[in-house]
Amino acid sequence: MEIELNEKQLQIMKKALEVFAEKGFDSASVRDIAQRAEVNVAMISYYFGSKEKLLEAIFMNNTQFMKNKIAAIIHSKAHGPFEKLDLLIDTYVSVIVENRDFHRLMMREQVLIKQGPLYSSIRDMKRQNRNLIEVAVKSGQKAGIFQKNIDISMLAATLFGSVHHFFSNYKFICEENNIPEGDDEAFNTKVIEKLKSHLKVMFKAFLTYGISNKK
Amino acid sequence: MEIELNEKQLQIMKKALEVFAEKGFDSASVRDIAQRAEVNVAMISYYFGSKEKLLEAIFMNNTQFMKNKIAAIIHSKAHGPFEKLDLLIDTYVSVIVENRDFHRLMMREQVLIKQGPLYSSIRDMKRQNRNLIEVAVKSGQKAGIFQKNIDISMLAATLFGSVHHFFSNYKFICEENNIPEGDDEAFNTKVIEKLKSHLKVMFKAFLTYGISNKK
DNA sequence: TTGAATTAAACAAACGTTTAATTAATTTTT
DNA sequence: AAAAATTAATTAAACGTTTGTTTAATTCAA
Repeated sequence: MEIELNEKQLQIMKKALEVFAEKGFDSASVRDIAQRAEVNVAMISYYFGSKEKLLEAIFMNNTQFMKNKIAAIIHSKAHGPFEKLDLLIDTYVSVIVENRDFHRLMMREQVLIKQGPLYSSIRDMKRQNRNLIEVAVKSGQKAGIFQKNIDISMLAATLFGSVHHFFSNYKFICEENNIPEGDDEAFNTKVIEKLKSHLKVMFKAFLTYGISNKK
Repeated sequence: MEIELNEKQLQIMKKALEVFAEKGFDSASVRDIAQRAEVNVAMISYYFGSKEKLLEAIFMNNTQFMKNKIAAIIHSKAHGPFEKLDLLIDTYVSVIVENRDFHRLMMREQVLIKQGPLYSSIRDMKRQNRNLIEVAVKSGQKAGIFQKNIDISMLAATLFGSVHHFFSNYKFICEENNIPEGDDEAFNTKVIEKLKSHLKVMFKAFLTYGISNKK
């Protein structure tokens, strides 16, 4: 299933991702992509077959990349349930931040993707993420420090939904926090870091709700 | 600012919203919309000026509707902070459920809307929602039952993000919960109701975190 | 010399919008 | 109240672009 990609193909995919994230798949024209990637329009059909298949290639590439990143957490030897949870939140948020363009594209287009390899790929990634949460929660429940009645789906919705919210509302949040748009560093330190600690605290509060606090 | 709309215009807007939500603004063609609304294509330009302005009309109509719904909460006489919070969550979720198509459309297109009346309209709605949370939280803090250090932006992200997650992942969630797609009743009772109570419990756990529990 | 890479041009299809003609409804005038 | 005049609603067709893709010729590399 591994497909080798030459430099030109990667260049097209990189620029295409930018344009797709910026304008959305449908509004992004192949001529625009070709121009930014500094290749002839015909090269897109030549290498990928079609605009649609170019999108598929980008999806396959990035979902695989993100899956690998997340999978690394599973095999890391985080000690207690709290550490597991913190690591999960930190990693997940960071992965999204590092792949902001792709994340935006995926979130935008996933509603319209109802079948095919793209759907399967996204679904697998979601399952993996969900399982990761489950592992962390169950380890805490076994240790007797997390409460028993936890709906993993709901917890996942809160985690992924909260993170996604900050990117789909990027401009609005920049306005509210007096951050100049495009200043990624300020956004990361002022917003993303706050988000991480918020999620950690909230999850702890929720998961230990009703359990005798031994702080 | 109130614009009177005749029956034909409302018919076009209704069907257009369906198509926009289904295919996205760019992929939805005016011919498709016209066909579903059973009018001639030219009627769209005739009544609204352009496809873009049709979108604007739909946005203005629905944001106003949703704003009014939410505003009603402010003036309701919910008693304690917990009741305020519960009412807020119930109402917000219900409003989204009842305007599913528009919510989907707005979430999808808002990333690309960076200025103009649409942006202002969406921003105002978000501000209003945010303020509503703030009122509920502050009333709890004054009563001494909520902890002091609460970041309203983060709480808003969690509420709106979680809710939105269930609609942008509609198909995935139906699969996981063995709900046939399109069975709105099953989705509402099995998923939406669970979401509501999950949010209520989680918010309570988080907001009272560290406060002596007098349950 | 063979095959891959690259190009400009052409392609048909679909797009949003406009036009000009016709029908329906409303208002004004007789 | 009937007729005439005016405005609004509706239509099919055409408009000019833009779209993704293909073709056929050419350049480049092995």
